[in-house]
Amino acid sequence: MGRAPCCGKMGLNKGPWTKEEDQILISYINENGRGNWRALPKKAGLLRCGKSCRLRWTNYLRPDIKRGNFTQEEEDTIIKLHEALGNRWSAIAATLPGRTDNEIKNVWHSHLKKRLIPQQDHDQHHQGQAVRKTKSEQGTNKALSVEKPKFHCQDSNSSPVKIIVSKQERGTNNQSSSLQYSSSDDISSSLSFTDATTTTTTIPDNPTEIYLTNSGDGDSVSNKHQELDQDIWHDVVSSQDHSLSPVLHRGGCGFNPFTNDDINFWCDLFTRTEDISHLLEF
DNA sequence: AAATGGGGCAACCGCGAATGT
DNA sequence: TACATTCGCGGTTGCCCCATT
Repeated sequence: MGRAPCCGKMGLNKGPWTKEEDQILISYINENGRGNWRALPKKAGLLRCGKSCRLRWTNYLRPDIKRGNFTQEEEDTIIKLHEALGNRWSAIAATLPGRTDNEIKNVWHSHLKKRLIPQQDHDQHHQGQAVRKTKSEQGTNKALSVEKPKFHCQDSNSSPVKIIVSKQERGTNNQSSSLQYSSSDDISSSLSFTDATTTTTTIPDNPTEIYLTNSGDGDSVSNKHQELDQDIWHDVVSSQDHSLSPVLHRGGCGFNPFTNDDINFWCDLFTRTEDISHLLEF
């Protein structure tokens, strides 16, 4: 649907924030919480649009913002996650407490990307990989956002993958759920569980793909293959380490879509015992 | 000392998703 | 179910600072 026309309104301040404006915003949020961003500037007495307030708060004024240069560890994490997730800055930021997506994006473009260029040139020379196209070359910027990593199982002898599923208190949604996995293109096994369950399972047969889905009303399970055919699954996360590397598909289906809370919930509780758990902390 | 160019970063813009009615 | 509203993300812009000429 349409955009909120907040920023186009006349008479609102734009550009850099003054100390006075910062103080008003901080005081208001400290006293009243964040609430409705659109209504916030009016209530707080700021001549800013809600969007500008939200950005200022999340990127600069939040008390838990970490200042200063990025550590080597943080930079390494960004590089690693960017390789796995692409330009999903918010997902990367979620793994670095105190760092914002905007900050990470800036660091990437100003420092880290350059550092990788020699290595990428080297790789492309040896592997014949296509050079990533620029935005103008792609036509629209959405071409990047629908790009999904494809999994190719390169190690057919990898050991079984241990999955721990522990379901916790989750607010108002009481649907049961299922974990399904395949060793080929077909769904071969599944594990169903309901609220308040903790389950540990070892998935045999070198799985290539894992699906996590709501199954409360049956729709998502009965229509699983159709959904896969229609490619409506989103947010594919792949491990960089191909020696233990099914693709994890998370997300909902057309009949029974996951909400943001659902996705966050699943990502919190769904972890592999080894390397890729750090990829799922968002 | 002045001009200039580039880097870094805060902020804006446009869009789609999520949520509300 | 349809539409309106709000939120959050990612791409982009533009200003400021600093090094270089």
